[in-house]
Amino acid sequence: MNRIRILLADDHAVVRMGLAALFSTKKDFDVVGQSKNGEIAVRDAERLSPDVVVMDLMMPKMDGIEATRAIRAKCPSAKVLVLTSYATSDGIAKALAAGAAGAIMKSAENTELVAAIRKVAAGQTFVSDEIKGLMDTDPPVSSLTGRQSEVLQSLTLGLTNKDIAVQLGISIRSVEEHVNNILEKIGAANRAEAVGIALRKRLVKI
Amino acid sequence: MNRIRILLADDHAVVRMGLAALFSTKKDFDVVGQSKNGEIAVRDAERLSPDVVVMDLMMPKMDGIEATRAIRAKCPSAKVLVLTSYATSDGIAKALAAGAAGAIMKSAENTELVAAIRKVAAGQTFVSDEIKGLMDTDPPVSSLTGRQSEVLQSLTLGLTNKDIAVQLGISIRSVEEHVNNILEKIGAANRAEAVGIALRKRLVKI
DNA sequence: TGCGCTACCCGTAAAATTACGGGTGCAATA
DNA sequence: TATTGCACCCGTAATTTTACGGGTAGCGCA
Repeated sequence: MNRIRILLADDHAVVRMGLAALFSTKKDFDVVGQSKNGEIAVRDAERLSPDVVVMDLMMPKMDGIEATRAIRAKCPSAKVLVLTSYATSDGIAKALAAGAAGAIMKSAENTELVAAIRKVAAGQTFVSDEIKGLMDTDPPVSSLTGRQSEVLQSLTLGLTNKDIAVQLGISIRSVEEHVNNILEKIGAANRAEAVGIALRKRLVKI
Repeated sequence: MNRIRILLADDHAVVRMGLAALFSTKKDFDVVGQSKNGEIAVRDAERLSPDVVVMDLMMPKMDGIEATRAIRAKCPSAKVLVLTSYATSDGIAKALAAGAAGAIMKSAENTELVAAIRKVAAGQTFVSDEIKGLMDTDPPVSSLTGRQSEVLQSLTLGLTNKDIAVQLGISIRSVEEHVNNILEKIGAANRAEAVGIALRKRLVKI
C-alpha cells in the first residue's frame, strides 16, 4: 500500500505536533519530516521527496511562498498544500501562482484537512470554501510593480514623498506619480488608506 | 498526586491537538477541555475550573484579552497563560493587565512551554525571554482614550478629518486635535505612519 | 476646592498631498 | 516593427494635513 509521504513546514512546534498527531491516526498517512522554516523545508523536501508538503505561509528565514516556488522547481513531484492562519486573497493568489496545489485555513476542522491532503496527493487541487469566499468577495490586487512595492513599503513607514524621493534618488514628482498609481491599483482614496490596505492584505512585510 | 488541570483555548484545531499531544506525555498534566473561541473558553473555565488556561489572543467571538478578564473575574483560581503567534508589546501588556499570569510565543520549544505551564500553575508569573525582549525594545504605547481609538480606527480606513468629523458629529478642528494627540502618543510623524503603527502593533482591529 | 484629564471649540499659516494637464527614453514582446 | 508598460520628467491648483496659538465645560479624585 502506498502511504502518502508528508512533510510538515511550520515554525510553530505545537502546530507541527498537532498535525503529526492528527495524521498518525490515518493509516495511509506517513509524516516523513518536519521543518521549522522555509529554508529547511526546501532542503528537507529535496532530501525526503515527500508526496505532500503542508506549508505555513508566515515563517522566518524564507516565507512559504518562496519556499513553495523553490520546492516546485527542485522536486515537482511534491505537491504543496498551504495551511495558513491569516489568509489574504493576495497571499493565496501568490502561493497558487508559485505552484501550490491547495490552500486551507488553520481554523479548518480535522476532517477537512485530511480530505485536502488526500486530494492534493491525488494530483487534484483543493481550496477551502472559506478561502474561495474570500477570493470572491475580495479579489487580489493586480500585482504591483517593483517600484510601487518599494514606495508602498515606505508609505507604511510614514515617509513623505520628499523622503521617498531622496531614498530612491528620483524626483518628488515621480514619487507622486508612483503614489497615485498605487492608490488607484489597490483602491485607496489616500495614503493612509493605502497603508491600511497594504497591511491588512499583507501587500508589504508586516 | 495533584495533576495540573489544563484548559486549551485556541481557534485552531491543529494547535489544540498539538498542545493536547504534548501535554499527554507529561504525567502531571491533565487536559480537561478545549475551547475554540473566547466565549466558549469563559463558559468552559466556569464549568471545569481548570488550574491553567492556555489562551490564544486572536480568536473569533471574543478575543483572548477579554476572555482573560472574564475568566479572572469569574474563577480567580484559574491562571491564564497567553500563547500567541504574533506578539505585540501592547497586546501582552493588555493581557497581563487583564490578569494573565504569563505569556509565551507559539514558536517556543516544547520544553519551554511545559516549564511555563508548571510555573504559572505554581502561582508564579512567566514571560518568555523573546517577549521580554520585545517589551524592552518596543515598549507599549500609553493607552489611547476611547475617542482616540475611534479616530485611529477611522484613520486606518482612510477617512479624512472631515469624514471623521461628520461620523462623530464633532468639528474638524476637534478631529485635528485628536489626530495630533494620537500621533504624539504613538510616536508617528504623520497619519500614514500612524496607520502603519496601529496595524503593526495591533492597536486597532485588523 | 483645586488639579488634571478629556472632549470639545476657534483662528492662522506652512507644508504636504492629491488631481489635473503635458511630456521622453527604454526594454520587452507581440 | 509597432505597441505596451514602466520609470521618469515638468507645471498648476485645489485640498488636506500639520503645527502653532488661544479658549470652555464636565468629571473624578486627592
